[in-house]
Amino acid sequence: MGTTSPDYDFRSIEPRWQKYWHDNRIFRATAPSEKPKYYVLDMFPYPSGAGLHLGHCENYTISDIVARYKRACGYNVLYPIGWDAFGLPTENYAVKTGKHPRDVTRDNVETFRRQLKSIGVSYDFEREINTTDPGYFRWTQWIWLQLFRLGLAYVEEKPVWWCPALGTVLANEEVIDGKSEVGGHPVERRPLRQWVLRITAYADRLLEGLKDLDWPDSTKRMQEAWIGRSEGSEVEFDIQELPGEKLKIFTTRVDTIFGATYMVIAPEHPLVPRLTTDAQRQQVEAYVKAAANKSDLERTDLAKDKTGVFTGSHAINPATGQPIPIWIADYVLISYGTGAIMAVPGHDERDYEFARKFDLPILRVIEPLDGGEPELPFCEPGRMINSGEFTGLTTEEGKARLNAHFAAQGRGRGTVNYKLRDWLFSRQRYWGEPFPIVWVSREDYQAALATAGDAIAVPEQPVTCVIDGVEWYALPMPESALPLELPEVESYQPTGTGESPLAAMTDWLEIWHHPATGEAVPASQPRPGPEWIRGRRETNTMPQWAGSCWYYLRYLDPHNDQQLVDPELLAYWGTPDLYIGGAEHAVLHLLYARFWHKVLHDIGVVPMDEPFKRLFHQGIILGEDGEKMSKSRGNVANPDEVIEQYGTDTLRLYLMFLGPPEAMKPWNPKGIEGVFRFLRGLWREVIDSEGNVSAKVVDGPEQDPETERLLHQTIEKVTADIEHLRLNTVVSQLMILRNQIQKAQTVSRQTIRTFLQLLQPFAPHIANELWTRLGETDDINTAPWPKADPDKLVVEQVKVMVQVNGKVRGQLMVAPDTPEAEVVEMARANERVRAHLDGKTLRKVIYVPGRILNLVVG
RNA sequence: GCCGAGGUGGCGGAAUUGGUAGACGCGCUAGAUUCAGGAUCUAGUGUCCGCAAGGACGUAGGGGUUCGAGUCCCCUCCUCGGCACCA
Repeated sequence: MGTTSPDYDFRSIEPRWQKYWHDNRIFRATAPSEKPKYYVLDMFPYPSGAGLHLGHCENYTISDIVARYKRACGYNVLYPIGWDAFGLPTENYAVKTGKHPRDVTRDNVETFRRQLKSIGVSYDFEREINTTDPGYFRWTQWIWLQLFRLGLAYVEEKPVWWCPALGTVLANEEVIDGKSEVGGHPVERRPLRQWVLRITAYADRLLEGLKDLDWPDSTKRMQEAWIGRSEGSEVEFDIQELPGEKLKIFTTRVDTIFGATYMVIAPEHPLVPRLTTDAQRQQVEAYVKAAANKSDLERTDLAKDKTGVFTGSHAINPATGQPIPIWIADYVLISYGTGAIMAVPGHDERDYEFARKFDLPILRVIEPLDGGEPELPFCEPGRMINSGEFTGLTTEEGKARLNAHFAAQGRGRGTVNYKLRDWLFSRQRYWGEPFPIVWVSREDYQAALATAGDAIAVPEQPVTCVIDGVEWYALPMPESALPLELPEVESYQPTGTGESPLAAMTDWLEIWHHPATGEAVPASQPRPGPEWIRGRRETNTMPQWAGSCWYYLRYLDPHNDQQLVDPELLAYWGTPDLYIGGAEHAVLHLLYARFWHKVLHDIGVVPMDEPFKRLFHQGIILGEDGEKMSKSRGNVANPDEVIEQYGTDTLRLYLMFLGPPEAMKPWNPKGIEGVFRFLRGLWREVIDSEGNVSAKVVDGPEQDPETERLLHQTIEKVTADIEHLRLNTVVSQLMILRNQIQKAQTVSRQTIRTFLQLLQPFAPHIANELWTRLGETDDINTAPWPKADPDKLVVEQVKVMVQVNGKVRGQLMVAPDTPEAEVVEMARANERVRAHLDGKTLRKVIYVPGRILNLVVG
């Protein structure tokens, strides 16, 4: 397989080994196997038209190093790749060019696959998956049917983020500072019928599950904050003007209730119309209307200035019995808690600000535990004052006592709230998974359940919606009818009405539906039989997150058309042992996937309850100027060009050498020379100018003790560093070893062999090539990983630094087990040291064996 | 504003439990080789004083603990990431 070229001709070496690996299926993962398994996974790439960038290269080099290393360590390694190919950019491109998104996707995938192969990653390409493949999204739809059956999917007409430029609705998470995350277009609120997934039902478990994960702390903290668990109390306030009606609020500081001097409800609160008195109606209506038109930006980020309007009504503070005014203000959010609060301006900054602005009374009902009258608002926990029978209790005691007190009255209880919202799970787009449901009338729904029998499973509470005054029922398709494929359409242009292009496909949309088989014929045709019912398909499609929520399971069994994954394969491979991808997915993808995984766990599909045990985020590669790479800045480095000039082994090695894998690091095009010289220098140590194995390489054991010791130190360091993903220092260590080899007169074949094994995960092409040229006959990719021999690591002499009063004054070479007294004598005999001891008394001696001797004098 | 991570030569970055700060690489300087350029090789390269030996200073800034601090503690400044009226 090797060549006879005298030069380090990476342009011929690299493609040749890539072809060899492919033709001989070297990296195919097979199961079952006697070997222990190791599953390393990259985050699902979106095959964009732009192709691979350096960030991809860094990500995949890290995982490839781990995969190759683990293989050499004797593991059966599963290292797959696939395509998260539904989504907006492809559809937008299709809209622009008139090409079918399917064709755009296919072209992009081809580009990506070719580029991936050109960086030499050892994926098992036979397990490639694609979310847009009906054989794949059939199971995405299957999972959705389970969510539906479990009552975890529902439909709601609610104000959502509508982006006019993208012609679609966005999830909360896709809106950043009032602009779309993709493209930065302005967004507005608009009510639309939406599918929503009840992720909040899993809030507690998603929070709990974080504890045992080997994830970056920052990511765990972000998820924790996103879930935002908050313990507090719900309390119902009577309304003076509306006897019998209650206003329910949520507070985390029920101990401050004696200081509640007014109430605030969100502009969208359902009680607004009834609370509003005639005198206030004009003002209130104007305010509510204005709030509805405000963008998120205006309402939160920029306008910290409090606004609000008095409704004219009053609540009765249940603690004091006093009437307090009810205001409307948009600093209270309808989507959190109950959409209403009791305002305690003395002990809450926001309420304080509002009270000052509108001249509402401010009371002091909490004092610090150590007394005093701090400036208001005082928001720390403390001791209750001016609080009737509760005066004197601490915040903690007060909360418990008041919860019990209000519970006894039937007007309150302790409760928990989450910032986490249910997951908006629909897009008004073409290029996504269709929902496998049919909208039918109430009567047909009942009839269909009878007809279909066990073929379909529905939630206890039917999912319904009202379109143009007509009520519709969501009837699931039978699992046997999956996948529900996308119809061919003329145009992918968004309708702009909030409906997807699918809404224009009348024959696909309006159908006669058979509930038990899932068959359909266009409604324009005659009804095929009595059990067929009139239905309308769902025009929304699923968001891009859907396909990436469970793909790590499909790699275990990518071609199975009977089930999502064979349980035996699942038992063997399990979930990924290491998951590598960018920190930008810290909350969204990683939270959604955990949610789906827990649902799959609950219905017995997967035995483990978390998908990603160990997570690693690679850092971003910045441009030369230290700024984020972007076309507009003109600081983008193109991997193809680097590979053309230096080869992919050099690129891979340099990406690792740049700095810690998790750190943000600037790309420096000059530095790559050093890494290239390293590889070429290695080549020249092994191959002479005739193209033969260099005469410097000799048979037999290593003769040079210094080289031998360094070799074993290197084995030790490289192994430990790969395990901990400290890949930058691995490269340094290999350079140190090569420098030593270069200095030596001769080097043993065995030393070179081991060196190549250590290098192989990082620079596999040159390692394979030199290995072969050396005449090695076994496979470097699976040859057992070298082990450091502890006997070879021992040194006869160690360097001990001698300090006087903490300052280095000399050094000694001593045997490691030299007694302290002897070392001290040697130090005193040292001329330089003596100069600093003369005329002074030795007060203390600190000796760290083999490291340092500190003589304290005075 | 809140939470978190970080600040080490001209540059990217190394530094077990506190124990030679600056490994490795880039760049730079000098020399060798070369018609030249490039490439390669050798030596040097934290700052300051000094011919040198040697010494002083030095890990954002200030204070502290310690025989000894890049590393531990307190304060300040700066950079980056996340959250941002969640009651």
